[in-house]
Amino acid sequence: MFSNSTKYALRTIVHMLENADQGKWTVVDLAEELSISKSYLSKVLQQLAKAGIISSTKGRGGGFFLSEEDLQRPLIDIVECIDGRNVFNQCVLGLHQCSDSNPCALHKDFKEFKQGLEQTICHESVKDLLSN
Amino acid sequence: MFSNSTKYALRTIVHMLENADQGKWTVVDLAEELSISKSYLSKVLQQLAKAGIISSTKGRGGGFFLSEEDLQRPLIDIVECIDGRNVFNQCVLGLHQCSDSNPCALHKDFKEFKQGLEQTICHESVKDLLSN
DNA sequence: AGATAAAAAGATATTTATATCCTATTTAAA
DNA sequence: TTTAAATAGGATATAAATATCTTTTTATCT
Repeated sequence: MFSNSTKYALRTIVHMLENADQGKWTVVDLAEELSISKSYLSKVLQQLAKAGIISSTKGRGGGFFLSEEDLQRPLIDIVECIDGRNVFNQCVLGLHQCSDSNPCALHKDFKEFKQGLEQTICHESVKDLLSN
Repeated sequence: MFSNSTKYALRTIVHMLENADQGKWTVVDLAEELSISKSYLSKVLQQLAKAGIISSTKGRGGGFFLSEEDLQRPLIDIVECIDGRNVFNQCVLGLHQCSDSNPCALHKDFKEFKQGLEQTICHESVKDLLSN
């Protein structure tokens, strides 16, 4: 469903949220706590930071963190930032022309699920994850 | 969601079903009709034939076809044959330990969708696709 | 029997996704 | 003002998925 990078992104953000008291993390810490390669996670976090989905400060004493604004973001932003928006809109059979008016054989079966998932991801914010 | 190979498999079977009057196809014909690389499709069809999901006869005049039995098969068999069964059971965040008793932050949100999809794919047979 | 047409199978190539390495830049603390 | 700790970014390496090529086996037709 999601790429590795997106999974890492989500897991990292969940981790930060669940340990919010820590306030700020270095990539080294996060990589260790989450058992993800430091270099690779670094790339993912850069991408998120660049897109304004998580926050960071450079230099000594710096690190990554979630601002109050970051917590409000819907989960779709994280997914979209890395995998692009249309993970949820693609035809199950990989057909380009597949649509409501020109459906593939499985279109009907999958449509409601895809929409449901998209809805969930769009409506739920990072902060909401805590209550789950 | 599904790998390319599985998508090709599904598309090919749908195609055969929708043109059932043709009865039998060579890989060359199928590849052309579906705009898929002949060599690659050949591998996919071999895999399906080996698993008994589609039928084939070798030699001159041979080809691939769907037997009456093949038509009864649930779609999950096709998916399982190529991508393995647990496409539907994997944790969205890629966590191994994720389960009902030890859920990840997104487990609840995704569970019903995954189950729903699996149900659909398990209950619907190849033949059923025609009525869609 | 020999030629031909087809699937089957094995080996290899290409592309994309994933991961790592190395250097530059920024910034706070010493 | 120097130094160390951190993110940022470019370049490269590895692995996995996707695709292609070549040979072998099998069946049918002439």
